[in-house]
Amino acid sequence: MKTCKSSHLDSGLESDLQCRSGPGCVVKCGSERMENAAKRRLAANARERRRMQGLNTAFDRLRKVVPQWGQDKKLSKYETLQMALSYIMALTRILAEAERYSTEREWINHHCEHFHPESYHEYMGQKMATDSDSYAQRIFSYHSEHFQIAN
DNA sequence: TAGGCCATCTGGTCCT
DNA sequence: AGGACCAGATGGCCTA
Repeated sequence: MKTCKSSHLDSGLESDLQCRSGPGCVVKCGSERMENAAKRRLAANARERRRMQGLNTAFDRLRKVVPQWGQDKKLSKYETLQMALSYIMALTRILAEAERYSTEREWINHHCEHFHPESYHEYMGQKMATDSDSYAQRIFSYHSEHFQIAN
């Protein structure tokens, strides 16, 4: 694990050593203050750790609902965000397309099964293996090696 | 071994 | 004052 760097805890605190109890307690109160500062710093570290863990949990949940195209390797955070962006845009496009179909049922039969979270892996297993006539490839344009940085 | 990715620590800033 | 959020620094792990 990481080494604990404590030099910061010593800096900037000396000017705070005087207290209302008089000069006699400079050392005592000074060390108390430093102790409190150290405690606050540790508490802040713990909060930050929890915050980042929450963020990572959110990334994991996002990974679960975003296509991985049969990649065995876990998507990085950056890749996950890019994939989510492409996925949302693809779904938006599909919804827009739906308006051009005469009946909802016809449209659903034609499209929806391919993008159901539970079915896309199976779908990709069947379709990507043959690498021909891929509906998803037409609709969904994400390729991990071809990111575009959105500005 | 270099480069990518990540976790953690830290200090600064903003908000309540 | 204290918490949330952020970005920079640092070091560990993994892979090509």
